[in-house]
Amino acid sequence: MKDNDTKDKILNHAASLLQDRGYNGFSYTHISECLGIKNAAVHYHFPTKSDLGTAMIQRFREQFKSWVAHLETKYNQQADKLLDGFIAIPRSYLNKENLICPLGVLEASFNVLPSSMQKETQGLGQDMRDWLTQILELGRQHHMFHFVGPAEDKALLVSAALQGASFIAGTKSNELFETIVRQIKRDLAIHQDTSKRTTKD
Amino acid sequence: MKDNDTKDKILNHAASLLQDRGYNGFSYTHISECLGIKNAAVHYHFPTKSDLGTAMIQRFREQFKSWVAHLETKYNQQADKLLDGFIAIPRSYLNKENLICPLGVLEASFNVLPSSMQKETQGLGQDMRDWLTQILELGRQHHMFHFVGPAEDKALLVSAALQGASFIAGTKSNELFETIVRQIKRDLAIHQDTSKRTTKD
DNA sequence: GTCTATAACGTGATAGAC
DNA sequence: GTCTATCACGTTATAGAC
Repeated sequence: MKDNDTKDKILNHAASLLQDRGYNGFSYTHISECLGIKNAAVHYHFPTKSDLGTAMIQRFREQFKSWVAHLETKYNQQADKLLDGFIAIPRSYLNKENLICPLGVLEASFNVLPSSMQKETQGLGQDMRDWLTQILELGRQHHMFHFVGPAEDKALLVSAALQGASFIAGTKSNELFETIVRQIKRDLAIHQDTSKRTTKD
Repeated sequence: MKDNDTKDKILNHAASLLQDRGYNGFSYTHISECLGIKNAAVHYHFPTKSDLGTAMIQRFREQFKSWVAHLETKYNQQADKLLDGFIAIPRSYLNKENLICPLGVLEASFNVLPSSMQKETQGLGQDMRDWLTQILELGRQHHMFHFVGPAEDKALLVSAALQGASFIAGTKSNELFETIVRQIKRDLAIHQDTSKRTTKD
């Protein structure tokens, strides 16, 4: 078995555990039991939990970068498709195994993270909000989205809402995530009724 | 010393620890050391951590109820003031001791909570979103707020955004919380420019 | 109402064999 | 690369004295 196979498996299981239970909610033993090895074997690949945690976030950042590259190739300049691609990240976690977006989990226990993990968490958050800012600005310029204020502020709001949506969905029903997504899109729509609309689209 | 004095002190410190470090991030020893007593004394008041946790959330719910009653007396039917009162809850936590809103912390580790805490967490979330729904519907009827779609959906979005805002602020700067609040209010404002506005209000 | 003492367990981590 | 064995520590929790 190649080194990277086990190392990758460890990262995969650790990521699932993190997104399910939080950073303080899983241990090396949890991971090793999933893989049918002993916890000492996990320490061989990642000497400390901080090493493991930092590697996990770095991998999340790489995965995000790849996803962005993929989307930009496939949906060049199509702001609505790009936004859907952004929203697909937390949605796919929720639908696959009821996991919540890693960024949210990490931010939730930010104060108890080792500093190298704090740094990577800040970086991941910045990466995601920066890209969302670009999408929103693009959509506004192309008259696909309507909103007032700086695109940066709107991106901050939307990303905060998606994070919160993951959490709320986890406590009740994944349908609540979709409800919030629908509202985000309604708020971004160009043609807004001035009359009151209290029924669903 | 009356029973309730120590019991209240325990709940106060436990709440701060929870909002700072998450449910799995503090122990009975943390609490007892804050109070200058031994951890066994904490067990006298709350036999298990689940008992303590459940009592904490029940108290959050009572505090929220009181706050709502206070606001409704002071700002009867003034939707904008009531919304400010709602937003003041997470804001005051952030500004006082860099704490995050208890609901968000609890939702973030929902899967590892004892079931009695899960039930209370769901209740607290429902309480808050229900009241926000009322405020938004009232504001729309009084032509103070503009938004499309059901008030319930908009309330879900705003509460998710405020939760996320607390988290993001905790990783960077409390100013980000205010940025998100400004954007929420821009999006609710009646008179929206159709022209692009990229500068701050 | 708080204490000392301690049990029982899980966790992060290391040493050294295979 | 994984194992057994073990350590030091923190945690939840209990028994029983004061």
